Amino acid sequence: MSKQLTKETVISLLRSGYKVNDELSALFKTHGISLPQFNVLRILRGRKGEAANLSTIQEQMIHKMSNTTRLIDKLIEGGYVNRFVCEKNRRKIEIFITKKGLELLNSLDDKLETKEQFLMNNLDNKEKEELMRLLSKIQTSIISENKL
Amino acid sequence: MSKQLTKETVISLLRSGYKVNDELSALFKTHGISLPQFNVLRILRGRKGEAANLSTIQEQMIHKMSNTTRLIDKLIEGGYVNRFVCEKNRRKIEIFITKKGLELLNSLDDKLETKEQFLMNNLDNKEKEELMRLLSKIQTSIISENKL
DNA sequence: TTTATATATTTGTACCTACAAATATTGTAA
DNA sequence: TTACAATATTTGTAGGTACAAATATATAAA
Repeated sequence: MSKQLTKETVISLLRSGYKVNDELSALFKTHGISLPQFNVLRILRGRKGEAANLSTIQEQMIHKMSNTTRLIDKLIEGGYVNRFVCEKNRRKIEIFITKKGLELLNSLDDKLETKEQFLMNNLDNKEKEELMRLLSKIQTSIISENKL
Repeated sequence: MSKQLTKETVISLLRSGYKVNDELSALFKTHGISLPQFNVLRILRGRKGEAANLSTIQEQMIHKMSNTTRLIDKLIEGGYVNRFVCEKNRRKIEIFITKKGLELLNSLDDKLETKEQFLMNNLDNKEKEELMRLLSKIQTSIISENKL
């Protein structure tokens, strides 16, 4: 039976996930934001000027969360994004990234890349591809949207 | 260059980690405890009657956390563990799992196993081993202690 | 038009967690 | 012994997150 192997694999995955999460969180923290906040900023930058409403942002987040309103409140406080009521559908809220938000992302790009290389340092390209293939089997339903 | 591949691999790992974490958390929540609390109970069960002090527990946790005291306070409130001052070294606190704690674990064993099988359903044994091998390359320094 | 239903976001609440400072105890050097 | 450093845990505080209920707006049915 492979029960034990299954257990060990689940634990490995948890450990590695926490480790990556913690390493990235620590990096973002030095710039005053959290990983989910960074994730939202990256989603907004990816839209190149187009607005995004809350539910769209939520769908694209790496870790979907139940309280995007307050997460974005913090980004507004920091001056990284603006919020407007959508005129076509006044239930919706449109979020835009500000110049300051873009500058924050720019200042993080290199550091993030360095951290990513560090985390994946022991894997060659073939191994990365194999890892992604195996993880996608777990993540079946979710397509990697490459927003971080 | 493999920067893009590296980025995508990091994101896959985060997504999968969150997914596994959320699935297990949801299971434990139906029994009134959190994943880290379950993890502590499992560590204690593994010691078969021997006490564990806080720092030992912390070292063995899947996700090391900064506030084990209050996590264990909750377990005491629930009657799942007991706390005693260590007589040999009165700085230390000894934690024991109670009968109620053991019963809770017993009632969760099968459900956890089912959930683990579900999460790893698309991987055969060879793939699980390969996944663990790749993850261990990321986790280099950390030895899987199989406590969950 | 009125009523009901669906959609989109916000708010109240309670818990979890990180971090640093505080406390308590032990070990060690003068 | 006294003073100082090291160890182990606890506490204060502030911020993050989940969940459900509340609010606001739009759509559809009667």
